[in-house]
Amino acid sequence: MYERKIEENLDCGIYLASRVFGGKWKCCILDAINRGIARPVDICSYIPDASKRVIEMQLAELLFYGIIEKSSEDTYPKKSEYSLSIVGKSILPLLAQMDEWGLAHYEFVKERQKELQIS
Amino acid sequence: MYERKIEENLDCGIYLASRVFGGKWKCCILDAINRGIARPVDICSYIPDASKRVIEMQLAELLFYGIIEKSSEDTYPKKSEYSLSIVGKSILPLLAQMDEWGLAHYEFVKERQKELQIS
DNA sequence: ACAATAACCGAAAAAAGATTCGGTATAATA
DNA sequence: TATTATACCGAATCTTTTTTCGGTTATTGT
Repeated sequence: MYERKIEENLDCGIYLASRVFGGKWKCCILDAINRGIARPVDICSYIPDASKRVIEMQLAELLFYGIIEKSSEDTYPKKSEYSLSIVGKSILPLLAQMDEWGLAHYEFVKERQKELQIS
Repeated sequence: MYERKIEENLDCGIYLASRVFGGKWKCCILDAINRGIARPVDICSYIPDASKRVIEMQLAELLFYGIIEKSSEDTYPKKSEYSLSIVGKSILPLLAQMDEWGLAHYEFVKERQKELQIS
């Protein structure tokens, strides 16, 4: 986990929420786990754009915050499986709403993005 | 606006959403504007933790994406006023839900945060 | 014995994002 | 005339986050 130099203000609910599941790939990871993709290898192939390392790190963070749970710690060849905790499941409606918003405004945003390319 | 070196994949709704309103202070700015705090100076005093510059930059981005609208462009002394566009307003329920989640799990998260301090 | 696999870790480097600082413009006011 | 106020911009710097790369460990299959 990173060592912060500037203190955070977690008193704002939105800020706190984005601390917990606002990483670049955390939502995707939660989505994967929710779909039953439980093992790190499989999550990596499910999200090929994310580096293996960042998935490991964000899994560790989500575990730390109690958003996900881990089973079968020390068997070899390691076959860790992750699942959503109760708190983790409480995030799902939010993710769904975010995804819905994003898809609904896909064209709208892409349009602007394109303008950026031209200019 | 920053020039990205690595291309983004906006096909995921969640990813796209967080691109549009996922900056460190964007949600706070939207909240301020929603409360009728329309002028940059006032937004700055409303969010004293954020630097003036970042508020300017994020206002510009929100404007670029059509999330907010601007009035009275070129009068002096400048008195710009920002307001939420229709698309901007469509984000509000999401922000509310995020804030609600954050506040509901405040203790839960703070507990872990504290552990981090000790160790 | 040896390669393959899976999970995970540390450290350096790169990229993204935020902050600081100093600038511009212009009208109103002292 | 000089100062103040407001919005905004550019560039350097700093912080945070992500990526890259090369480990370790221990079991399973060859």
